[in-house]
Amino acid sequence: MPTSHRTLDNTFRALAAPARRAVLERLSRGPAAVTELAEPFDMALPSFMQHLRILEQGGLVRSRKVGRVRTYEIALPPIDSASDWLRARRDTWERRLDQFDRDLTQLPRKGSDR
Amino acid sequence: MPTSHRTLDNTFRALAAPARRAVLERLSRGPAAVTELAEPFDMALPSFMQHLRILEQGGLVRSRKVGRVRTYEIALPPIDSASDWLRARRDTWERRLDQFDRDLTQLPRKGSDR
DNA sequence: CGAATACTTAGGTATTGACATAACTATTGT
DNA sequence: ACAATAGTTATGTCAATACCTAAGTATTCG
Repeated sequence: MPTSHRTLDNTFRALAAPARRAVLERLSRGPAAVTELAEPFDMALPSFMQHLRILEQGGLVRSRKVGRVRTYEIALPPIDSASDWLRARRDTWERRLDQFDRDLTQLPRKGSDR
Repeated sequence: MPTSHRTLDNTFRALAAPARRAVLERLSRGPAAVTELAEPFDMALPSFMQHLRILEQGGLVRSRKVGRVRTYEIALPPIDSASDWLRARRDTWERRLDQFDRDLTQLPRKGSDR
């Protein structure tokens, strides 16, 4: 129970920033080195590399260093678990939602929110 | 471009914590009130409610207050965008990945990592 | 009405996240 | 050998998160 969550945590967390998703989109068009990946971002290199580290911790990318160049690639498995998880919930929810709507419309509906 | 990212940020971020995913799993079995949702967690109520707020910001749940009871339900749209995004990348990546493997096996492979 | 219930708000601490600058190591080009 | 290149490590700042306790507010029950 904890291990499975730990991975999902890191994966979802890695996805929760525009810069990191942008990196993934860039990498989906092919592998690239650090400097190349960093180029579109107005950010110091060390800061940018932190994003790469988070992506790597989330298992979304892998990297190899050859000479002085580290090349990043995409990794699929965590994507699968992440979207499997979403899909699983989604299926149940869909069925439940209209039931809930029915429940609610049977209440006094005092019109109070926030 | 920013709006779409903003939503995905909040959605993915909301998913990046075991407690919050647990709440979603609980809610996928039907709507529930705050106290009921909080019960399994060893956490002060105000702390727990912060998680609910984050889930709500991520658009993953909605709530209505009737009398003194606030009932939470699940919302689907963000789930869809989140898993659509994942699926879109996944498809491209899958195609790209084996290409990358081929590229790499053609390099000197200095066996350095980390 | 007074007590219990179901949240809410306020305020505080500690950890983590997102950046930055400065300085360093390892490789490669000349 | 020396300069340039490609990352990396070490720190530091500031804001946001994740918790907590204490003290409300609004509803409902007896």
